[in-house]
Amino acid sequence: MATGSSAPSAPAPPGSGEKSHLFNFTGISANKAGMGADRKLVADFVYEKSKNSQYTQHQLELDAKQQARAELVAKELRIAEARMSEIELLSERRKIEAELEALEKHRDLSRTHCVVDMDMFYAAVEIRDQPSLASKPVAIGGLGMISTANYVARLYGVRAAMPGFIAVEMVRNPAAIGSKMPPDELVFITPNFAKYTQVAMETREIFRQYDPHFRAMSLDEAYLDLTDYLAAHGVSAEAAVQEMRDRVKARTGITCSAGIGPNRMVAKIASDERKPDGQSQVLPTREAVLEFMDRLPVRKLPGCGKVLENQISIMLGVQTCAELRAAAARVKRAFQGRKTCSFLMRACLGLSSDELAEEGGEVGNVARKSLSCERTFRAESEPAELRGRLRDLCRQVSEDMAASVPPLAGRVVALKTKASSFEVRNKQISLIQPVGFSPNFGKGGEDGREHAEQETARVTQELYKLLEPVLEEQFPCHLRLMGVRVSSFRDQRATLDKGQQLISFFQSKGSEQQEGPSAGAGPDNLNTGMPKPQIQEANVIDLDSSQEDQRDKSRDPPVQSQSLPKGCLKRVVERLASRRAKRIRLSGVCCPVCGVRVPEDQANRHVNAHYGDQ
DNA sequence: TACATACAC
DNA sequence: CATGGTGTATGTA
Repeated sequence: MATGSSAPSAPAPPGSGEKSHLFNFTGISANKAGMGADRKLVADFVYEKSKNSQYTQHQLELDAKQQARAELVAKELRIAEARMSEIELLSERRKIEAELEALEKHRDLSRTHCVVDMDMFYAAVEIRDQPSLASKPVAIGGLGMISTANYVARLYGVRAAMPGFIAVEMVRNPAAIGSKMPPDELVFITPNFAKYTQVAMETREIFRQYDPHFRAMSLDEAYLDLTDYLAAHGVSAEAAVQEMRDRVKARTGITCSAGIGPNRMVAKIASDERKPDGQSQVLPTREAVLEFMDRLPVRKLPGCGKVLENQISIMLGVQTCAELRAAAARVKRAFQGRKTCSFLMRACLGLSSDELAEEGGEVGNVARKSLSCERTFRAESEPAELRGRLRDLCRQVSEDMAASVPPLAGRVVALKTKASSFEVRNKQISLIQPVGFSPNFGKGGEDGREHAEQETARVTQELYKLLEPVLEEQFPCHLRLMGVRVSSFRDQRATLDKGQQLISFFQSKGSEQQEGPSAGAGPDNLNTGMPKPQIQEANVIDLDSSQEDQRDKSRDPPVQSQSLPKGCLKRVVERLASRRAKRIRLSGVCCPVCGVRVPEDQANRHVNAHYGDQ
């Protein structure tokens, strides 16, 4: 109700113990089921333990910036509103009503979607294989970061995405966070992704029987469209999902939770209602959906993170979806022109996007748009050391590009750095011709391993040559992380429409429901370095990107730059930058058949490969 | 295009 | 001793 009241006090400076936690320290949206610890005490505890770290200092700065921005917009909003006449306000209100009405027309209640989420997945697998752990507080991860915590650990306030060294202290001193648990030692388990992947495959085998086009969002989460299955088998969604969950449990020994709803967004939110080991359905009526949405804190909307939540709170004084809907006019004014505006309007009505599952197909069928590798290490400033790490990253990226299907070649390469101060920088370079592998790499027998190794080494070297100067630019520096990324893949256009995204993924059709008991929520925020899905749709034709350069390719003058002096390369970049984009010509020749660049000495062999020259 | 942000898992 | 890694979308210049 409160209008954008003058925002809460500014972020407490580091050091003030009590009002300490800024909104990001409470990114915890609500007390989890059976958490047994007081959320505020946990936030204060975490803050207290880390307030002097570089990480926290950096976070405080970011938060202050974000907070100031939100408050500024809030103020402008108030001014604008004060200036509006009754007439204007009324007419605006009518306009909004009409817009909501229009959105309502797109509501689709004809389908039944389901989201399945494995309970504390990684921890569950480990405990299954080592039952003696069941009664102990367990965390998957390490002192740096926790991926998943079992429910015992949660009673101590331990959560996914929490730094491990702090979790250790909470378990040793439960009283500090209001937990009645006895002091104990947190058990850490190093993640075993191969094992989790194996279990995930077993669950997917089951999911597939209910929806051959289901979509796996991660190892522990899947989206299914049950519409066809239910029609074919004449069973209720509730029964089908219960059966499916029973089968998952029987097969893997691990429980899961599920949400059922008329669209993916609603199903997703519902899946959180009765975990662990429970399911919840939002019935397919407009009334049920609205009733379900209305009591939801906006933070529960997939796509609404802590920043947007805070903006909505500061600028609109809104906490729940019901309030959001009631404040539609102000939402529009606050986020006008941004995607966020339509996203929020639709979301608070329980509207989402759907189908699409067919197109994306199963599991890893969505073409990736970038590939990267980054590593955190003990802050380092020695150039030689940093160069060595950069080379390792280039090698890893090269290998991953080679292992992709089809093998990748991209026109943009980037270097990411994070200073010991946690300041992050990204520098990218656009190339005329993609760096990477020919689409035929690895095919047609022969050459085999030796050739593969050679090619991988070549790509590694090229990436390094491009990025080493970029790193050089930052010296002197004190870095704690470096990352290498390649994007703008050769055949991106062929698969562009397959891209998925979180918001668009949830925007579009209708919904509804009924339901509702809320239980506890408990995001099992898994994940630490998920294995990258290496499955990519074989992208059809090679709509190669570098049309413009095609001309100089067939005859191709072997461009020499095999090894430009650093400064030289940099200058070239700057020169080319004047016009459109910075593009650098790489060494090697361009294959007249596939357009990919290959080393001169391999040109013949490469081209022959296109003609079945095994 | 380049870069920073936000978000999800 | 001391806050991860991979990927996508979006906003702004």
